[in-house]
Amino acid sequence: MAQKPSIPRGTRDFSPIEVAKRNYIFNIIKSAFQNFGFQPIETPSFENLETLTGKYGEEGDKLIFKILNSGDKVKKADLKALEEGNLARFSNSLSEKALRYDLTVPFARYVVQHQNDITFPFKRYQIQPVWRADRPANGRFREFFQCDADVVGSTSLWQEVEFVQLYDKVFSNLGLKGVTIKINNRKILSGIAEVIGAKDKLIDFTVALDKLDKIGEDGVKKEMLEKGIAAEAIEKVQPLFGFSGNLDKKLTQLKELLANSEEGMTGISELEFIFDAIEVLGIETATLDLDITLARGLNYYTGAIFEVAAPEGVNMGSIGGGGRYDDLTGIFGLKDVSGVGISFGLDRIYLVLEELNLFPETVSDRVDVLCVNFGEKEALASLKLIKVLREAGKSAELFPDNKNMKKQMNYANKRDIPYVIIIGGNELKNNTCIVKNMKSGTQVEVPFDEVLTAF
RNA sequence: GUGAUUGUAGCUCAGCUGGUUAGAGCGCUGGAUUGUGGUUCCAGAGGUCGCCGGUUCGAACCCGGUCUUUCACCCCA
Repeated sequence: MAQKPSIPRGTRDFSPIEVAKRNYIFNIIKSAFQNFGFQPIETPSFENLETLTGKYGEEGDKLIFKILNSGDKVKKADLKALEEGNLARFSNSLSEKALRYDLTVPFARYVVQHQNDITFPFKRYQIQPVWRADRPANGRFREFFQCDADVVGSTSLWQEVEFVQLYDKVFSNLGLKGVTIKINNRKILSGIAEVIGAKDKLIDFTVALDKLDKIGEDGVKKEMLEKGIAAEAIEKVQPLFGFSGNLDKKLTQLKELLANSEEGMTGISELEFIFDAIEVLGIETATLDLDITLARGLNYYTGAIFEVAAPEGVNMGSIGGGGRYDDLTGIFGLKDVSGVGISFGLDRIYLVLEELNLFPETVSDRVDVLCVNFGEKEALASLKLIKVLREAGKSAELFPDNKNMKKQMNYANKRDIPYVIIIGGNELKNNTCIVKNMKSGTQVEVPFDEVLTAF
């Protein structure tokens, strides 16, 4: 009994044209990475489970795809944990491996494991799929590609500056205008929490603040209260809600608020450094913006935080993110190695380019030339011609079967092949071929060895 | 993970308060046209109505479960 085939939810097949378009994006990102001096690495699809757990917060851990133990290892199942209702421990006892959740943690593991072979600072890029056991939605998949560039082994802020340039470069090369590179700094968020006396509530505080544009000022205040942040403390951050104006104005306001926080002031000066440098260096198509509510990845970011928003009017979550993390390799035993990096969300960038119709027409899965097949002698002559065309850099193919011409023309038409070459008995006799332009419908007969002049 | 939502031909969708044989457009196949596609005309194929169960004389339609789609939370690329 044939069962209806399907693929798991949140995964996709890619057709030839889709692959061509994805490769177009990959190539632009990859060449920008190389242009900026990054070197590629690759890591396994799956890691030891313990390498991944505990790195993404409690919520993140739930979204890790675990690989079920097989063979004798199933005997390790902790049935007692199941009886006791400890599902997390039970499921961990069934699994020792898991699909990678992002590229940053495997990279940290890589750095620690290969520290003696690496010359620091190490600039690496990595373009590979990652998996998340999330509920799929628009622009959210359970298997998707990340394109990461990171530097480890230097605390220099010039790198943050370069990453802003890198973002701008890639989106400019993609022809995607109007993206906003949002930047914030963990130290500023931390400083604010300190100033209002809610340092122990940093995460709750920032998560609530992050929702400002979604649930509004009142919503944020309400959530902060619910999380146990004192009303007086919330009163102190009132200036944040009226946060507006140009960059200088924002920074001035921030400086006032954070005057008594050393950490906060450090964060501000880091931001100023980046903004000043970018102002001198210039930026092509993106907009760099300070977004004080930006609070992603707080589990490990320690300095700069980046997020890239699609152009206004496009309904899509962030299409890139990143930041500075001072302690990531510390988890794997290598102290005092600072890292900073950014990521591009390939699949979401694809959806944005598609929606805005920004894929160039040259991106296609087309073959340049099709030779019609009229029989053995004609096919052999066609293949000689095809050899010449291929050597000249044109993709060409012979229709494999001697079917009637209508079928072969129809095939060329459906495949959107721009040129058809016809070599039948007459042409064979005259040592010529007919080159037909499928778009205009016109055709010319040229001598066999002058075929290239017909294009 | 919580709350909604979607599913009918390859695709986009009709299908009345539950009533006989489930329709259309596009696409597909063949022909008009055995050396010329994209236009036109003619003919044809193709459906366990997502899946499992229940109610009913009778279910695409009502009920339950499940999978899938989309949306809002949560989180994120």
